[in-house]
Amino acid sequence: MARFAAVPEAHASLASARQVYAPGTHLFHQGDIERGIHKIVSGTVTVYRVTADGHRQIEAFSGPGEYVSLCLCATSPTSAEALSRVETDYVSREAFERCLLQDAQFRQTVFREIDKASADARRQATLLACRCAKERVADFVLFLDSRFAPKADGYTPIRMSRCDIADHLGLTIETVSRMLNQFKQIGVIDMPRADRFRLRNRQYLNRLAGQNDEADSRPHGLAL
Amino acid sequence: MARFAAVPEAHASLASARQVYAPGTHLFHQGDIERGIHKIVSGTVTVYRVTADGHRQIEAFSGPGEYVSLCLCATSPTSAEALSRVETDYVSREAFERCLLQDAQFRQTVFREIDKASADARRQATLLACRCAKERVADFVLFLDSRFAPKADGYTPIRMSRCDIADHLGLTIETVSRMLNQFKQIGVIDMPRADRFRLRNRQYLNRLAGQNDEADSRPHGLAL
DNA sequence: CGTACTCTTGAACAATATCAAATAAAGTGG
DNA sequence: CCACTTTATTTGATATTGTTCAAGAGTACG
Repeated sequence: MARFAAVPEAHASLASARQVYAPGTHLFHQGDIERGIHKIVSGTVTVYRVTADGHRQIEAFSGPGEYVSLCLCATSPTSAEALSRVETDYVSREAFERCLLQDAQFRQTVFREIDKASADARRQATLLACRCAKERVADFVLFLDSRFAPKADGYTPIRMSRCDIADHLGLTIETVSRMLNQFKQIGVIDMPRADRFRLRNRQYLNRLAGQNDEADSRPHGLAL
Repeated sequence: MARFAAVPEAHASLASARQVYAPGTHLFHQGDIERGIHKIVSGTVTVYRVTADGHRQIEAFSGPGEYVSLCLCATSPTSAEALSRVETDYVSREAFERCLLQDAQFRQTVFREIDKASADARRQATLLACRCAKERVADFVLFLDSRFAPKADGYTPIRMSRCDIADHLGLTIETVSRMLNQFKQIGVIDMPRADRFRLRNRQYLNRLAGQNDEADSRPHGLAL
């Protein structure tokens, strides 16, 4: 968990500063103006928005290597909260825009990242539009399995609360809990505690989630 | 179905060709490789994907001035079908990529369009995650009202079928029909036929749809 | 230990889907 | 232009899914 600083930056013209956030603290808030860009070095960040009627929608659980809510509009459409201790490389808005103009390689990276964010959002929309509760939770379990390395005990940690999961999948905490425990019941996952699990039947979940979608997205060597 | 050539282009380096599609024909299909870029000149295009289990999700109803399913991956994640007679300016993949490298202004435009597509997808995900059937349909009616000019008789045409609407909103045709007729019943819309309507109480729909979200997105003069 | 959470579980309820007609609109061939 | 067929939409009845409400069971923390 502990990380050491070091490693300046790939892009010479991009002056970034390492920042550290304690669990539960915010990297930025919805509506912040001229906010800069965070790239996660370690830890997990919850990216969410709150709608006018008070619903919280979690758009993503972002991890190391990912940009947090990367978009062109300077005013943040989302809030970002550290789920664990989080380190980021932070670039001010000004430096970000300057670099976007000057550094072709950086521009390309950002371009692709935004494209990826767009694809992710569409994938999420499809999940919400076409899949039932069990399928959504199956998809989420597979996401956790692929993104979070198992700990020493062999179990993958579930760092977010049931409420976080529910707000991400468009369900209630009760439904999320029921589906997870149903998977546990039938032996698809091994979940000795609410905050960790291990896959026992990946194929079953794959079949539910329909892992086949979005098989394309070849990045192709566009130099920009 | 028939095609005519003609009409050069705003960007000198971007050689586009005018294309025409008859209602019901496809501009391209999901999985097409190295597909080029369409910008709609006139008409309406349905952008959709079909999931592994056969569900169709309509991602967008795009109109004049919009790019159709603009993204960086060369292999199309979606299909696009003309809902009416459609004219587009088409650019081959090759020309598109060349232009992206050479023309800074074009690059900026594409950059912003992809960012916008991303924001739209997130908005759709929020709609699907947080709103009930009535609210989704209210939102859709407002969308129709804002995007499709009323005809000579003062009524806004509903060009898509109930099935198209359902597949866009993650509902069934019966539910869409019921909600629309409920709005008609209580005098919120005037819908003499299934394929046209007129708003009678916009405020009611605004309140349902929560039109307040996404009030930001100031484009700000980034030159790229 | 005891207090405060979060998670789980059960039961009743509500929203939406599904199934089944009925109606309306749009084509089609005479 | 008129019957007839076909398709889309509306409406009703019922089933299902997921939510809501209400306890109960773990777990964390002082």
